[in-house]
Amino acid sequence: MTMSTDLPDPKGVFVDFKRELNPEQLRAVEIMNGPVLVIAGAGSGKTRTLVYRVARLIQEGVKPDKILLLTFTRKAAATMLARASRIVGPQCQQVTGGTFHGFAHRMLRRYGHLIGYPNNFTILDRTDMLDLLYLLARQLELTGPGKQFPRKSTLASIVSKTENCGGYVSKVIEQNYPHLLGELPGLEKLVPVYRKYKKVHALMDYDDLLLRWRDVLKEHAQVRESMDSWFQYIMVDEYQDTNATQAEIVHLMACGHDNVMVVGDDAQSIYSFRGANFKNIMNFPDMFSRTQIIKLERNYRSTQPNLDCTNAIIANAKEKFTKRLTAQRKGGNPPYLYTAKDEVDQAKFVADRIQELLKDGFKPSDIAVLFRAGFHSFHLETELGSRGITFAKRGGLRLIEAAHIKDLLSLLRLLINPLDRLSWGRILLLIERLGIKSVEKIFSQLIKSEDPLECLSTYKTKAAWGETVRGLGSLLKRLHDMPADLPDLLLQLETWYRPHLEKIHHEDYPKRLRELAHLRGLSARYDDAVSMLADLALDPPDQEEMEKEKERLVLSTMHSAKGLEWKAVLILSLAEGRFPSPAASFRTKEIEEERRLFYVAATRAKDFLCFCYPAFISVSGTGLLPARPSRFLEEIPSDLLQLWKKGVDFQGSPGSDQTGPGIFTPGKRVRHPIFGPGRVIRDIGPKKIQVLFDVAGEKTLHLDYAKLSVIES
DNA sequence: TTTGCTTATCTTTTT
DNA sequence: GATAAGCAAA
Repeated sequence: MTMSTDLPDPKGVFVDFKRELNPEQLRAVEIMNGPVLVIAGAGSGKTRTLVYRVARLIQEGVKPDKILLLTFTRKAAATMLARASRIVGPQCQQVTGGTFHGFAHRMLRRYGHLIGYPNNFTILDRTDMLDLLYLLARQLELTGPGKQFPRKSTLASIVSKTENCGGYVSKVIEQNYPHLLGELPGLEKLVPVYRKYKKVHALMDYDDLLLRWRDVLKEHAQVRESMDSWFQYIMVDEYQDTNATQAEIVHLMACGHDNVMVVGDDAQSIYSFRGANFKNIMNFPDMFSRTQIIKLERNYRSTQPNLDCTNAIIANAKEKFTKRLTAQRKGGNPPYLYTAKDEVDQAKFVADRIQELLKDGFKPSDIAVLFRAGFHSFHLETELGSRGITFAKRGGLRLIEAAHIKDLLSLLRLLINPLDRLSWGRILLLIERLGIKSVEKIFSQLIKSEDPLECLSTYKTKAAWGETVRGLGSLLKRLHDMPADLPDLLLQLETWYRPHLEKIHHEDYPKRLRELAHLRGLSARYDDAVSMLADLALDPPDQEEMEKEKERLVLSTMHSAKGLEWKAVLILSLAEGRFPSPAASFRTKEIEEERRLFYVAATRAKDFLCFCYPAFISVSGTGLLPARPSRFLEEIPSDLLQLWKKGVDFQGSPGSDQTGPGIFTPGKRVRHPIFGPGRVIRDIGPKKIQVLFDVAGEKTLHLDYAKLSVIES
């Protein structure tokens, strides 16, 4: 299977493309010129098609460095190129592959000077953006006593939407945040100030990377020309999750040859909150005339019953999608539905299933548990921990956003740019009895100085913190003048930071120290601090070591599960109030996206698929509340699901076989052998009641025939 | 000017 | 359950 590294010529390697691919995939792989749109359903061999396309191009003699492969994560590109290498040879590794943002960053380091950016600009990650916006809002006195100003994250969304939609704050507010119309004047002041601040201080947020790269391409014909002779073949994966700017970039980069292939699934568009527009994929043929459209509609991943169920989920979507999948695999069982008492019971159930699957010969890496939001897995994490099952968690909190990591990186940033207002704020506020006013004072001194670090090391003040501040100044000055290698540099910064860490996080500082050490280990891979900071912002490393993660059970948000597959998938907390996310509950557009998200999650499963629904969820403040099953679960016809049958312990459980008149009063939770759990709505006539079942809906039951039992709660 | 205490207000998803 | 704003006191 593995090719030796000294293959003379890729043309010499025999690959039977016809055998490896179905006719549609083969067509996509064989088209050598012009624009191609591949509409690929879930599990239709999309990745395989791209891998073979790369292999084919190289076999045809296209130079690997003339190929650009843009994917959603850097990992995805690396995996694809590794697979292509195994088919036609190691030269595939020279293909340029990565994310849009990463690629734009590289290009801007090279061409950014054309639009007035130095090549060592700093990337603002999400938290940096929030902090900066807040700082500027404060300086403009938009916030303060008695003033209601949008929360940080709302602020960031407004600014981001404004920049991505033509620059009109008023339009964004009217359309998306009508309740903030009162703040419009302030916001209209803030946006240009933010824009200017970034330019003056050489900062770029995530939107800027794409927008500014677009500007360079648009305004500088010579860059465009060097691009299209540089990359003769461009491929974009997950095209349904790109935004208008990305589409424009693709168009500009390919305008000399139109050899563009985009691949995506309109039913799996789940990133509109980030500005992605799934209409992009439909508009592709308008952007490139002569587009050839190929649909991949055979599903190789899932068994027929799983596919029937996922087809039913997406069939209810308001937008009509472009294709209908048919299964290539036979056999299998319908997905299971388990109704748990509450989230603790749900965690126990999932842990039981995992242990059972492992006993049946599944590897830990064959199994994944998916959920809507990071904190939904809380109970499960404790349960797995107590049973000694290790797992890798994807999504949710990021290492890079943790306070202690940000603190240390801020120190590093100050070495690169001693006038970084945000980093000074972060660091100086750590010092005892030094507050926001003093930071302003110090910073105004630094900005006037020729050598800010020197200035800080001789800073004059009567305050008690003077010595600490001067010490910091001379440490940074020394490190600045005598550059060490990165791990050593970080160690010295850490030595200064450590007392503050221990004081602020006295509860869990050992854990945080370990993470700092981990960061130091990571830093050995980089040549300089600038590229390390950029890389950490664009491609945040997982908390676990990569090697071990490959063999582990995965807990993941539904978003982070995109593009992956497992033999067994369990989906947690499919209850109203959890899924769809309550934040999305009122807008139909967002509900439709939640539905697509459910579709994405359910289509990750190859063989075993199980939905879990807790009858009670805990809500902040109020405590335990009864919850209805998710509306998306209710939409699935009941014959496409099977209820999970509890074993012996269910039949023997006390109280479950109580029957008789009078006990089925309205409001009681009951269980029916076929319809599962439900709630009695009303009594109608002698021995007849109406029950609203969680899954099957409303039914009228005759108590003489129906084998109902009361569920104890 | 800084800090500590109280209270209210949400809690998505991510390059 | 964290985070931020408001207020009083050191």
